[in-house]
Amino acid sequence: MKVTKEKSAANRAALTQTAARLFRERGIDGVGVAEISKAAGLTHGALYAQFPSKQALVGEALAHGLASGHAHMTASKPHGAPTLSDQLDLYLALDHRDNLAGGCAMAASASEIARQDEAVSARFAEGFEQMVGAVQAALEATMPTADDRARALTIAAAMIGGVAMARATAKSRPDLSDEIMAAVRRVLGEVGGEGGEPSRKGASSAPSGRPSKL
Amino acid sequence: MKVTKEKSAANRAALTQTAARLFRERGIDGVGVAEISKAAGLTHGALYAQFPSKQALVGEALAHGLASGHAHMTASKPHGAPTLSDQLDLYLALDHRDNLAGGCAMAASASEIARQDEAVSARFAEGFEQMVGAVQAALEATMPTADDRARALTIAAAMIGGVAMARATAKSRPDLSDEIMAAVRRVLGEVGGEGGEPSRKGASSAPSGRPSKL
DNA sequence: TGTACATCAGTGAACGCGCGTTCACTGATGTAC
DNA sequence: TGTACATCAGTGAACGCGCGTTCACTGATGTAC
Repeated sequence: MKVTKEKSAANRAALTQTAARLFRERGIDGVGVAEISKAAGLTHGALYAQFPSKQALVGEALAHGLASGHAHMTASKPHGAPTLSDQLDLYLALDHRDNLAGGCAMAASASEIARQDEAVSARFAEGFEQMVGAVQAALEATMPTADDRARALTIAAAMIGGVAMARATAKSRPDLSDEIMAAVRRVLGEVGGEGGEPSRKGASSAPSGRPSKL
Repeated sequence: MKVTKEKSAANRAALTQTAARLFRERGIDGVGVAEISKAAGLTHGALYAQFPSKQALVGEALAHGLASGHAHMTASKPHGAPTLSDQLDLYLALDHRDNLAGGCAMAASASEIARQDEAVSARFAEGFEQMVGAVQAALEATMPTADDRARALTIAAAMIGGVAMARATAKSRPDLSDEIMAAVRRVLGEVGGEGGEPSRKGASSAPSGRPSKL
């Protein structure tokens, strides 16, 4: 039974969004096309009318997940771009760690992407560049150096790695998991120049020559 | 047909090592018990004589992979503990990025561990603590501050995240992948106090008040 | 605007295949005498 | 040390199940007249 173009587009969107959520929640290999279709209110045949293969759906779902993640991040500050502190507070929040289904697709799928095809890798790279760009913009706005790009790449990798590590340890070592979140939040803030003006509650017992390192 | 205790132990070790390699290479959900058994020169029945379930094998394989990774790291400097520079050079090497099967199990499986059971999480947490301990020891040896533990946690998360990001982007954006590896290597060295005495080719155009930030 | 019909999104049965796990059986090992 | 036998690591067939994908079919949509 044919369906309106609008309905068809809505079905496609439902498949993409449902897939994005389920992939984050249970992994790409951990969810089948039947379950995705059913959760989107369709049969698996309909999925193959919209996408040539599961792999194609993976690519679309990842792109959707990354775009919405970016939107969520930049929309946090309605007026003006978010500062690095805003970004770190949002990303390295316990809410984010505990929300696998609704969180960042890069943190949820980091190690699985290396095993997907080139198209999926390209989607991932786009999303990562977007995140790095946002971090770099924040760095340039408050504490520019010649190294902003390299620092932004490192901060982004550490944010994603931090959330992934905190999630991996959460089931057995909630204390360690919390500690990872807090440490990464604070140290990355310092790498990005945080603590210079506003609070400066830094552990200033540095026996080294330099004053507030790290 | 029964088999000597030695042979049985060797078979168990072969299963564990083969599983560790295959899990890193293709993911935990991406390899089945039949393939693991066959690659170890046994049938799947033998696997169930050694392990009660695939999940139990996952735990053992992870523990083995993490232990051997740690050994590889610390053995790099036969005399004396490796410095942070040694660790970063080894971990953030292109060889490591391109060697999924032989590399660090945490980078290879980061996002998959969150979906395994508590026993696997505990194994992972042990491995992560070991890595953090090694980084912290290096920090304390060369540039101690009150924050060594937090810095070590962040550096470890960034190392793992950096390799995972570089791998995820490698298929579509080799340039970006290389850039991530180089940036994370350099910036983490600076976070750890590198560049203070030896080379100091730092980008020193910092308009901020502090001298050599990050 | 009203009618005839081609299109094609969606259905649901079926495909071969590999999954994790169970189980009756084998036969060399290692123990008890 | 030599013999009898219980143990149990490993074999291979079989279990039900879910996987990704194909395909003949349906029937409302949307187009052509």
